[in-house]
Amino acid sequence: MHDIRAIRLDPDAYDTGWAKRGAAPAAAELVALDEARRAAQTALQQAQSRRNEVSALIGRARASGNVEVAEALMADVELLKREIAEQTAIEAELAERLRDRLATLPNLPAPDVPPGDDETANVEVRRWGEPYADSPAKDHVDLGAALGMMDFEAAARMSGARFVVLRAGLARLERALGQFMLDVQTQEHGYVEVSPPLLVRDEAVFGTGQLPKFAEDLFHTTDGRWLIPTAEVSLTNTVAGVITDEAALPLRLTALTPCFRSEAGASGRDTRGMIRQHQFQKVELVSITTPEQSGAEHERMVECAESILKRLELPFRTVLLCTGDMGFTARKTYDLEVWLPSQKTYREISSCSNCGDFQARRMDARAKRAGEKGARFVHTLNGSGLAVGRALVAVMENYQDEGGRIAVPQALHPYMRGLTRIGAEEG
RNA sequence: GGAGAGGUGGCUGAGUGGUCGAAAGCACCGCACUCGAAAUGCGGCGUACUCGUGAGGGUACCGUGGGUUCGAAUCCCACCCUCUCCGCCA
Repeated sequence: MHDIRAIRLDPDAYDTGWAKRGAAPAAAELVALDEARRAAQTALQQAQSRRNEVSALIGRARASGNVEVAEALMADVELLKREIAEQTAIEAELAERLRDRLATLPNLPAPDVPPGDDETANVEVRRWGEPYADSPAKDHVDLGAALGMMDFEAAARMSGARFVVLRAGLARLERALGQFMLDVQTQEHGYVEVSPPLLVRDEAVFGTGQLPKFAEDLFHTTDGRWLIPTAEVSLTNTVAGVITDEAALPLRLTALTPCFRSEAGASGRDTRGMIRQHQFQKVELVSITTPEQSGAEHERMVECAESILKRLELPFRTVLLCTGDMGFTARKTYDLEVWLPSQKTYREISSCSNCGDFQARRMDARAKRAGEKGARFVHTLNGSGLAVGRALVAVMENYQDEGGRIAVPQALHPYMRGLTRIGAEEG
């Protein structure tokens, strides 16, 4: 959500920013709406002011027993009442239109985001690890089926497409990955572990920007709540409506949760395997910072995510998304892409975004220095640290041997109760 | 799920139709007293929007949204949340 006063001050900057993301100019329309709204508000307030004056007079006339004067004044107010009703309606209508319009406009890209229309214009900023050129490259679906531990058919029977049943070693490996990631982020990177709600209200999902535009990507419950598509929603909303003490910032929060996505727009894409599921586990990282801190925090967050891939010894590259490839709420985004031997390509496994004050404005999350006046909107950042489902795919494919068994990465050994190779002789 | 109580400023807490943006206390800031501090005294001290070059003015906000009324923190309705008791339950 953007500040209408900032748009009023420099409409061109906003139109230029939106253009970079392929969005149509909107500033002129917004400014006109706002002008009309303010005019209506002023008219309304003047009418209210007059009504308040007359009402006070009525009170005084009554008190002094002057009934006739009071009656006459009450008649006068009738006209004002009508005017107030009219102006209230006009003002409310304009305010709602302005709000609705503002709510659907994407964040502006940061100045250092490369221009471009789609992922082909993204910029690789670094690469880590070397893909083995001649290693076996069965994909995780074949590997999992051969192991008897990954069952898409059973999942389809009970839940439909885009679900999976994991068993035995793979189920344990998934759990190990989640625990490992959470431990690293909490014990080494200072994130506070959070166990948040998975079902949230409209306002929460509006706050992080999935509503109103992307409702069809979410699951909606019969009692009107939403299943979180990412713990970003729950974690970021912990500061919704709150004024935090600036001294407490940055706030670093993490959670391992299931995520639920309807994948409405993705029919036909990644239909095979675990890459794109309706339900998956993810360790999410969220930082709440001052405006001054967010840039450095963003870089730090990317490194926190990268460290997981390094510890798992999975080859990856870090990509700076171009203006056209960023999500709705982001002003700058890095993606981490992990090497998948079966596809001979890098696939997204983490996305780290600095949202500036875009989400904070939507959810009214502010901070101020103790004892000082004036609260400012905080900056919010979120990133995957990492997507567990995709990490499982990456481990399986990168750690497979000719026999279709999966070596357990060294970093996960403490979490596997002695199991170092999946598909050997364990059960 | 049933029954009841309640949601007021940073906190505690008064206020049941008019001059209440809201008493009082605490906290905080300034001034006075003091060598300094404490105590004491005096004054100040919410947020948002809006009008105005400015000084300053106006409007709204007492959980949220509606309604009644010339006028609502106060009356009515719905919803949200908290607490207590009962029931159910991992």
